Amino acid sequence: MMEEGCESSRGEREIMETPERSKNSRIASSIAKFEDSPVFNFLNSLSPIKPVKPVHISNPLSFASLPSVFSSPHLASLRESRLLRRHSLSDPSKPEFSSDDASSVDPNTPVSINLDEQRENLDPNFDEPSKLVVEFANCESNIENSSLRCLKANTDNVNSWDSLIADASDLLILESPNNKFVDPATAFYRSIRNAIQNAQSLVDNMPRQPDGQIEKGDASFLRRRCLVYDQRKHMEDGSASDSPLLLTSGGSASSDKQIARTMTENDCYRLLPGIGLHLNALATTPKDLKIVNHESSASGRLLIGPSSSANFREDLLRNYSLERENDTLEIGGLFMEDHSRESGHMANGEINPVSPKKRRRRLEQGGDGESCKRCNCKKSKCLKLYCECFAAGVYCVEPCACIDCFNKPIHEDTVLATRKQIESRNPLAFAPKVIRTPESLSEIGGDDFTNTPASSRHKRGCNCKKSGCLKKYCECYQGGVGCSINCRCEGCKNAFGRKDAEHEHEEDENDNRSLYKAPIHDDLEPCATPLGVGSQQPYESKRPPRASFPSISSYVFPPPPPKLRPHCEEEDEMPHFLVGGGSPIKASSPNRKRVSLPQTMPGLRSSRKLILQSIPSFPSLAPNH
DNA sequence: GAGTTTGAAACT
DNA sequence: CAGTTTCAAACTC
Repeated sequence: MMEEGCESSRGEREIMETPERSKNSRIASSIAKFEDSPVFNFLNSLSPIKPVKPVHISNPLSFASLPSVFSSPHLASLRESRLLRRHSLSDPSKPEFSSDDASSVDPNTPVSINLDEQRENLDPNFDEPSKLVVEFANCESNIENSSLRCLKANTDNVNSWDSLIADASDLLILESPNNKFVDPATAFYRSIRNAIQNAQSLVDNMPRQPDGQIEKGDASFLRRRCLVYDQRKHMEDGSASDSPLLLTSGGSASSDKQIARTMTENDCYRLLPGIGLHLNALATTPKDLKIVNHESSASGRLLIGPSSSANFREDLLRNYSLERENDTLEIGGLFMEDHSRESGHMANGEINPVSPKKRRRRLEQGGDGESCKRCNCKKSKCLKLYCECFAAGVYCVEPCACIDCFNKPIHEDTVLATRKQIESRNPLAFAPKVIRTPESLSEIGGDDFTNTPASSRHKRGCNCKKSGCLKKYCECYQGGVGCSINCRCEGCKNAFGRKDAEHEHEEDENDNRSLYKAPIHDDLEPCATPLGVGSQQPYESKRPPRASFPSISSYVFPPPPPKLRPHCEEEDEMPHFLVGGGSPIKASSPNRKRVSLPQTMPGLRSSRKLILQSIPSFPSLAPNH
C-alpha cells in the first residue's frame, strides 16, 4: 500500500509540484507553526505523552505514521479496542492510517498520497490549512487561560490536560468516523481542530462561579471527558433528538425522546460527548444526579451496545461509562472517566481479577466503595441476570471478581446476543427494577436534592418468604421502596412500606399511633405503610421513603437502578447546568445503593392526595409498541 | 474467610 | 404457569 504510494506515477508527482505544491508547502509550514505553538509546547510540557518529531520527508503530506506522532501508553489499549471496531468499518480497499497500520509501517517510510483521489474526501475546511492554524491560534489563548484558571483552581486536575492531550492524540488516530478515507494531513488538521474545539467547548461550558472560577469538580470534566470521538458528530447531526437513549425496551418512545431531548437541553452530551449512559440509571432522584468526585472507587463501565450501529442511541450505549479508583464523574447514570491513568484493563477486555475477598473488603470499607457493586459471578459467565453488571447493562470491569467472564467488550457480540435473547423472554428484563416517577421528581425542590422522596415501586414486586422484606435479599427493601400489592412476600415487614399496610393504615387513621403518616404512602399506595413507632427503621434519622405511582402518560424516565448507593446525598454538588431548573434528568449510578433515605417534604400531603389518588396503582412498563 | 441463607433468575 | 434448580448476593459465624 505504502509502496504503491511511493511508486505513484510521475504524473501524480507532477500534480504535487503544481498548485498543490504551494498548498502543500503551506500545509507543511502550518504544521511547523502548529508544532511550535505555545499551546503545543504547553501541552507537551504537561503530558507524559511524548511527541515524536515527525520525520521530515519530501512530501509534506506524507505522514507516514500519524498515530505515532503521539504516544500515549495508557490509552493504547483503548485505542486498540476502538480501532478494531473502526477498522471493521473502513473500506479495506483504501489506505488507512490507523494505529493498526502504523504499527506495521515504518514511520520513516515516506508516503505519498494521490491528492486527486482524495481531494473529494477532503474537508473543505481544510482547503486552507492555514485557517486552522489561525483558528488554533485564536482559541489557544482562551483555552490556555481558561485551563490555567482551571488548573489553578484545582491543582489536582493537572491531569485534565493530560487526558485532553491524550484525547487529542486519540483523535489523531481515530479521525474519519464516516468511513471515508481521509488523507493524513486532513485527518491531522481535523483532529487537532476537533481537539481544540472540544477543549474549548469544555472550558467554555464549564459551570462557573460568579467570579469566573470553574466550579468545584468541574475541572475534572476535562479529565473525564468522553473518550469516544464521534459522539459529537451525532449530536451535531441532530440525531440525538430523535434517537431513544434507552437500551432497555421498557420505556416508551416518547419517554426516550424526552430523555434525549432533555439531555440535549442540558448540554450534557455537548459538554461531555461520549458519556456513558447507564441504562438503569436514567431516571432516579435528582439528588442522584450529581457529579461525584469519589475518594474511592465507583465502577467504570463500558456500556453494552451494538458496535455496528450508526445511530446515536446505540453509539451512546456503546460508550464508555467510566470509573476510576479516585476519580469518577458520575452524573447519575452518566459516567465519565479518565482512563488515561488506568492500565487499560477495559479496553482489551482483560480484567485483572480481584479476589472476592479483596473486593468484599473494599466494599466493606464503607465510603463509596460500598456503593460500587461489582459482580462476583463464577458460573454464569456474567451473561445472565444473576450478574449485576450484566443486568445493569454494563460490562464488567476491573474490580469485578468474576470468573470466565464474557461480559466484556471483546465479547460484545455474545453479550448483545444474550441480551437479546433474554429480552425476548422478558422485554423488561433489563429495565430498572425500581420505578421512580416524575411525581417524585417534581416534588423535589429545585435545589434541595436532599429531600428526594423515594417515590418508587419495585416493578415486579418481591417474593420474599423468610427475610420479612427486612434484608437486602428483598429487592424492594434493597431498592429502598416499600412492598406493594405486586409483591408476593410473606410476613412483609418492609421498613419502607409493608405490603399489607393498607389495613394498618386505616387503623392508624383511627388511633393515630403511627409515627409517620407518610401521606403519599397512605394515598398512593394502599398497600404500603409508613413506619410505625417501633417498627424497624433502616435509617433511623430519615423518614421512610414515600411512594407514588407513576401515571403511564407522565412516565418520563426509566426507574432508578435497583441498587442505590448510600453516599449520594452528601456528595459533590450538582453542577447547575445539570440541575437545569428541575430538569427531569435524574439519574444515579446503577451500582449505587441508596441507604440514606430522603427526607419527606412537608406540606405536600394534602395536595398529593388529590393529585395522586386517581393514578393507577402501578404502571405498566410494557413498551408502547 | 468460610459457610449458610435467601430469593431472583433460569430452567423444565 | 407452577415447580425445581441454579446462581450469586447477602448474611452469619
